[in-house]
Amino acid sequence: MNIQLSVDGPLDVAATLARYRLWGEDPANRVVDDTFFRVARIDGRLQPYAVRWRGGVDDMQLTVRVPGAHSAAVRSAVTAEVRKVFGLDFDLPAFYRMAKADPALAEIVEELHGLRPTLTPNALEMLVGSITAQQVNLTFAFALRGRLVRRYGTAFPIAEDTVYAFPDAAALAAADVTELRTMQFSQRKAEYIRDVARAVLGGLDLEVLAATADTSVIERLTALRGLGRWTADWFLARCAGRGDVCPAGDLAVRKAFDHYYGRGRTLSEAAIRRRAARWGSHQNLAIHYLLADMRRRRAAAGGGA
DNA sequence: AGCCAGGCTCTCG
DNA sequence: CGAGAGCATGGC
Repeated sequence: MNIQLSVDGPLDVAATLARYRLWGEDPANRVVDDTFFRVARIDGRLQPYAVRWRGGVDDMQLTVRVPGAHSAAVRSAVTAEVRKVFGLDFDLPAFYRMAKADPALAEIVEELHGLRPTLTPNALEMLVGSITAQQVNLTFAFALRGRLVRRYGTAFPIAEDTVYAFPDAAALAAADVTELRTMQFSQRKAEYIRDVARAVLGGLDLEVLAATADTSVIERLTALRGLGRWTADWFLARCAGRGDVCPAGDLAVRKAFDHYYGRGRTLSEAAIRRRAARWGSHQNLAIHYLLADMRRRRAAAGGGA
């Protein structure tokens, strides 16, 4: 089965998908040459798919190949995944109109035209990824997560390569903390991951939770051991796709606000939230652009990751 | 060698 | 409550 998707507004595929390789390999989200590979989990069944693209940034067409599938249910599930992965539901034209009035963003959106945030279609995958990324540098976090995916996920061969279905809650709930430690997870992180998976097995429906009010999501997630406000904010931003979210506690976000809006001073978390609130429903996008531009500037300056 | 990395929990005033 | 220590490990 093939699915054609046209994009509403600009899309720079290379810039958007760069997140999947900036800090290392993501075995669950493979970008090989001009194709993106992933495995959807639909009613417990695993369905691999491949996405290719053609056209310019302002006229992009996506083609999704779903081998062996015919049903309308699979079509709609895979379509929903691809829309998240490529950030197709963000209103870039509206964001750009607003950004023109912002001293820092006005220039940034010119440079990064077509960049979209990638949303994680799988809520458990998002939370586990956040836990691995707590406090440590992202290169190490990617290595950790990659080991976990290869160990507990399900492998699917693709052209000269492999894509993994992210492990389900049962696999992670049964994971041996000792084994996770040999992959260099800390004792705490190993427990957090196992316990979140157990909570899901115990009836916590993360997909349902992701559709509830922000305050409810934050309250429910931070009630779980190992998940704090930072994790809840990024879950809202990069999984639920909320526009009006600001992960103000994030180290990179704080640096970005200090750089673009601090005038030589360090902004408090509350000050960052107030500043971001001016962007209303475009906060998620604005922050995504600030972070991407910080990386771009650092790369241009000749620095490392 | 030592400090930092896109935090979180726990304890103690 | 708000501040501060402890956590574990790789990279520079």
